This record gives sequence, C-alpha cells and structure tokens, in this order.
Amino acid sequence: MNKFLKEFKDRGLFYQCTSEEELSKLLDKEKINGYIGFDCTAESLHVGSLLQIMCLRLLQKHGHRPIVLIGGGTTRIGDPSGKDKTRKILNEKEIDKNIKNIEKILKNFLDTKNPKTKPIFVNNYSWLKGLNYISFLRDIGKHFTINKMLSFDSVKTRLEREQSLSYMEFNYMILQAYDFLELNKKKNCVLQIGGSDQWGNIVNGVELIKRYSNKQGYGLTTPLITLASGTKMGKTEAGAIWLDKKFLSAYDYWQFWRNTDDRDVVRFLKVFTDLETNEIYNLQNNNINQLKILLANEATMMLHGKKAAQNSEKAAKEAFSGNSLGSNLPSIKIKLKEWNDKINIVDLIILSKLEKSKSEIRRLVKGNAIKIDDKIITDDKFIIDNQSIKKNYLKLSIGKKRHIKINLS
RNA sequence: GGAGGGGUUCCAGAGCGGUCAAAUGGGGCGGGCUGUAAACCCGUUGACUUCGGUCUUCGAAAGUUCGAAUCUUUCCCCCUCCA
Repeated sequence: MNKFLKEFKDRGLFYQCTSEEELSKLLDKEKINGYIGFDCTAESLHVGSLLQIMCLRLLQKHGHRPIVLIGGGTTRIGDPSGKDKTRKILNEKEIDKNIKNIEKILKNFLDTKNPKTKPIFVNNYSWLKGLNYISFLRDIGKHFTINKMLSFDSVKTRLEREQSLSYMEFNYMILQAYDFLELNKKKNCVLQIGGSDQWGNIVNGVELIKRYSNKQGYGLTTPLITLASGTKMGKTEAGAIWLDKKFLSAYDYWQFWRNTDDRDVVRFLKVFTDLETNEIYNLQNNNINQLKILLANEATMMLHGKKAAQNSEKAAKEAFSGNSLGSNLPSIKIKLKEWNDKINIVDLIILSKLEKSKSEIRRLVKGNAIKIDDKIITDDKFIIDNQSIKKNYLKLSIGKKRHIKINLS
C-alpha cells in the first residue's frame, strides 16, 4: 500500500475511500494535489477542524500539495449535512473577516516554505459568485438526478425528521461537487478529503468530474472523532476549543489536551500529534498522566510553539502542585488605587473576567470554590487590600482548574 | 386557499388564572472520591441585592383581571393533512 495511505490508516484517519487501489497506485506514481474544504461560519477554527488539518499536514509530509478551499461561496448557502436546522446566514463583511482569520490559523499548521508542497488557498466564491444560472443548469445540473439527490443522508434525514430543507440548501451538494470539478480543472486537484459526513458530497464531486471531463478523481473520508464520553469533539464546558490565541490562550489549549479522557489518549496521540506511530506504540503502556502531558505538549507546540507548550506545562505543574504561584499562569493587572485601595472578592473576579455574573460568583463562594493563594474564601464580602495581601500579586482560583495570577498595583 | 397542531428558561419537555423564576430529564458549573481521568454521590443552574427583598423572562404587541406562561384580540414564525 502507498505510504501516505498506510500512515493515514495507521493513525486512524481512514474511514472510506472511493477507489482505494487506484488511488494507492496513483500516489505511488506521482505527487498530487488534494483538497479539503473549510467553511467560514465562525471567525476561527476549533478543534473540530483539527482532524482535517492533520490530513493536510500528512499530505505535505508525503510530498503532496494540499489545497485549502475556503467556502466563501458555500457559506453563503449553508451545508445541510448533519444539521437539522438551517443555519443563520452571515453577511459579506463577517464572511470576509472569517476567511482572513481562518487562513491565518491554517498557516500556523502548514509548511508554507517548501515550494513543492506549499499549500494553495482558494475561495470558492471566486467561481461561484459569477455563475450563470441557465448555463449552470445545462452544464452541471443535467448530471444530477433528483432521485439520487433525495437518497443522500443529508437530505433524507431532514425529510424524515420533518424538518424543512430549503431549495437553497438542497443545492449545496451540487455546489460542493462543482467545487471539486473546478479545482480539478484549474489546479489539477484529484483528491478530496473530508469527514465521513461529507461522503455523499465527495462522491458527487468524483462522479461529476467523471461525467463532465471524463477524468478520475478520488475521495477519502475520515471518521468523525467523538470522545469516549460520546460527545462531539470541540465544545467543552467553557465553550469551543479555538485554534486561535485570541480566543483561547495556549495555557487553556494545553489544559484541554491534558484533560483528555483516559480512553482517548492513545488514539489522540496518533491523530493529533506528529509522533511516529511506532513510537506511540512503544509508549502506550507508560503512565497515563505522562502520556496526557506528552499529548498536551505536542498538540500545543504545533499550534502555539515550543516555548508556549513548555510554559503551559510549567504553569500547570505550579498551579496544580498547589504550593507556589507560577510566573507562567495567565495574569491580569488590577490597579488597587482605582478602588480606594481595597476591592471586594466579587468585584475582583468580575474584573478578572473569569466570571461575569455576580450571582454566580456568590454561589461559587457558597460552594467553597473560590480560593485566594490556595485559601478558601467563605465570605462573599471578603476584601482584598494592602492589609490582607502583603505582596503585590496573588493567585486567584475558581474551582480546581481555573487559576489566574493577579498583579496588584 | 381550506382544516388542524404548535412557538416555555442552554437543549428536550411539563405547566394552561394566584402556591411559577416556572416540574422532570439532559447539559453546564461547584463540592466529595481520585489521577487536573472515568464512573459514582451531593449541591447548584435568570439578574441584582444592604440577604429583608427588588427587577426582567414563557414568539410580538395590545387587552380582560386585584392578579396572566396560563383567558381574549391582532400580528409574526414553524409543522401536519387536504387542494
């Protein structure tokens, strides 16, 4: 089997492939261009997209060129796959802003130096916006039958669940197929990778290329990564795990990986790190917490750099060993003078932005969740001033996992 | 166009004149156990509070009433069936 495909499988990225043997031969023979589409509904990508990003990295690793398709056009439509409600449609400005930011994030993960595998960024709006309805129907639409379209899961489930599906959304799959055709024509792209929920859309693309150009395209899907707990990856208590330090600090990102469910650790090491699979195999019986730290370090390094990963590990050690206050914790500054040299614990937490509801903070105090320098605060009227705090900094903890350093001046 | 059903707090879903900031489940948060895991147990889950209360919420607006998520009217939206 082709090396790329073998590693793809070894890492647990493989779910389905359109014609595996042929693809394997092709990959042995030449370096290809393969694409993954990202939608731009949100301003940033979150861990949910990381699996796809890892696929792009893997392409590069094996000398192939990734094409990143940003769905500036299709985001204006909305993919019905896996959703039972029409998503809200964004305005132009939001979409443009999202596209820029998403590109920036992807560049953190991809090698942009090597000219042979340098990623190509394309926005499907560039060819979708100018489509002529009539000629599109004649050239492209004739290759699709409603009979078949109705049989696709994305459509079927909507209809079965008695949720409405607009004509606009119904067209999504055709547009995605058309994307593949365009990329095939313009960028010689022969492979589309996507999540297993994209299978139908991908197959449509392969078939369209066959019918329209009489060429061979290939599709490859990845399993949907779910957590051992059964929930979808990417969303947690505190919200989405963003791949962007503007929305989520390196420390919190590190913590996300550090808190991986035991049952997921080895699988995640394979999927989300660059460690070689045989290396992971040798490691898998190590202490589970050591493995989690390894996972956190590797994952954080990839996105935020080695330094940030090391600092996060250090900060975590300090915060959780409980004795000292680390210099690496996220920190904020508070000017005590602006508060007449004393501040109430509730106000302090509001300023720290760790919580935004005073009622919630009072509740937390009642539940013994608030600590200052590791001492539980039992009174929501607790005052911080020069008397009670001799130093010019303190550690504020909410629960066991949220810690922040507060510099007083 | 005709006939029905419906829009409730993060989600699902009860309530159908006062005892409703609204049952129950899920999720979240906090505590306990532990390993910053899972499972389990307990608490909590609109905002503000001088902890007495106060204010805002049940698709939108107007009305009936001492009092409305609950009744009436109009409007908006969703679904089903018939045409």
